[in-house]
Amino acid sequence: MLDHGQKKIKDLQLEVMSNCVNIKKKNFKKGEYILSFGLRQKVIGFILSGKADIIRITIDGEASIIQKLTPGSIFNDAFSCFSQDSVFVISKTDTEIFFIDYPIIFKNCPVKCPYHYHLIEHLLNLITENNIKANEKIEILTHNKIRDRILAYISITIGTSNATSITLPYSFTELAEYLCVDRSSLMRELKKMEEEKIIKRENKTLTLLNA
Amino acid sequence: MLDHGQKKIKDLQLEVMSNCVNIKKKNFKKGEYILSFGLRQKVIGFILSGKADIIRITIDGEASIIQKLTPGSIFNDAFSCFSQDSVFVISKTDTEIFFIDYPIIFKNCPVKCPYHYHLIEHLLNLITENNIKANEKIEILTHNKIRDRILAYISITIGTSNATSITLPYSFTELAEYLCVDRSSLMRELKKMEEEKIIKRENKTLTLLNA
DNA sequence: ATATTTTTGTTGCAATTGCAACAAAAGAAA
DNA sequence: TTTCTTTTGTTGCAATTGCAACAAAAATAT
Repeated sequence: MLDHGQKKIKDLQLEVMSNCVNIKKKNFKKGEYILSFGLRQKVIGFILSGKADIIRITIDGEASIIQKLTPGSIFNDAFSCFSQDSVFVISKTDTEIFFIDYPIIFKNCPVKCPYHYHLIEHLLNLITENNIKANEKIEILTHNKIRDRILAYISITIGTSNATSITLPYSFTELAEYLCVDRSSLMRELKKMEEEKIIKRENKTLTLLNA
Repeated sequence: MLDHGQKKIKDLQLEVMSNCVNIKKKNFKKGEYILSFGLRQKVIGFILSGKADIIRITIDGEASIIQKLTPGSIFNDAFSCFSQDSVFVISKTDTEIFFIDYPIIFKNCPVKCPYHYHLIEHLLNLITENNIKANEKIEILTHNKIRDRILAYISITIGTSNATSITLPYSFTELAEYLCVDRSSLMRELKKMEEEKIIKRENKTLTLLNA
């Protein structure tokens, strides 16, 4: 996996670039409303520190987390497709965010700063990473049986490594949400799969048997 | 929707740029194998003319189309997440494709050609477009009921316009594939929805009633 | 015009899942 | 420790869906 953590952000010298790219830094307090989508604003948000969630609120008032944002994450209107629902960004902790004017990035850099191309490369990497995550989720959701979704989830998490087990970074409740299935049905299926000796379960570790 | 058709491709003057970016043009005949994913090759493919499909072949030998590529489309390893399956690009017609070396794009342009930034901007637009499409699909697949998937599909297709009906660009068989549901179940649900006066169906046109 | 392929339409039945409801266990807060 | 909250575990039942199998209609090819 690519790493775009806090260190690289400093490398970008975003602040230094503010004379060639339109960058604004804003601070938000916990629970504050950051942005709403759907207007196709030509702005990219860039989390410098803190945590935020992209959440969707359906017409019947239910909220679901689309993506969790941590330092290094970016967000933009690529999520605005959630047509009839509303998509917002809400800070979960105190948060520092850069807003970068999208179209200006590609203008020839007037001061020929060495960071300009780095910024672009970095943005492209982040977007590509988002893309990969989106395709992973699609891969999981194209399966309509819970068992298949679990297996897809495991093998995606394992990835190219030759491990045979994964450890959930969150609760089964949250796994159910990610897989878009009912939690109790997920537990039932996990139990079945263990009985059929397809997987082994210890705490939050799932091991693929006879793989 | 953004438009990145044949005209813009010429604007890019990709051929002119081959002295600053590593571009190779290749021709493929109908049915030919173009590329396989999973190697995280740092290459972007760019369809100049013709049609191709990104297809996935599951371990049990079934093939499914991930994305249809037309002139202006790009493809890269963002699809390589399909971990245990194989992903290929196959030409459906005679096809001209540019392969652009990914990392080199971001190096400072040695000849300061005016097209370099245009290329980057264009690529970013295309990737963003892919991203939007992916999120649309996720939005549909997060619903587990066929009815909800149909309604999500309709409202996404309608988008921001204030139309109340859509016309399918393909068969119901293909719609079922896109929605990841059984075709006969889709037909059954459409019939139900018509009986309950939620939609109206005429040929391939679906109209949302009392919306 | 005729033959062939693809799409549409329909249905019974079995399998899978979501839902509701509850209790136990684990973790966090007071 | 004690209390409160979240997570895990379980089950019956109803609803939804996939599957299989078939016939009619439409589209395409010969």
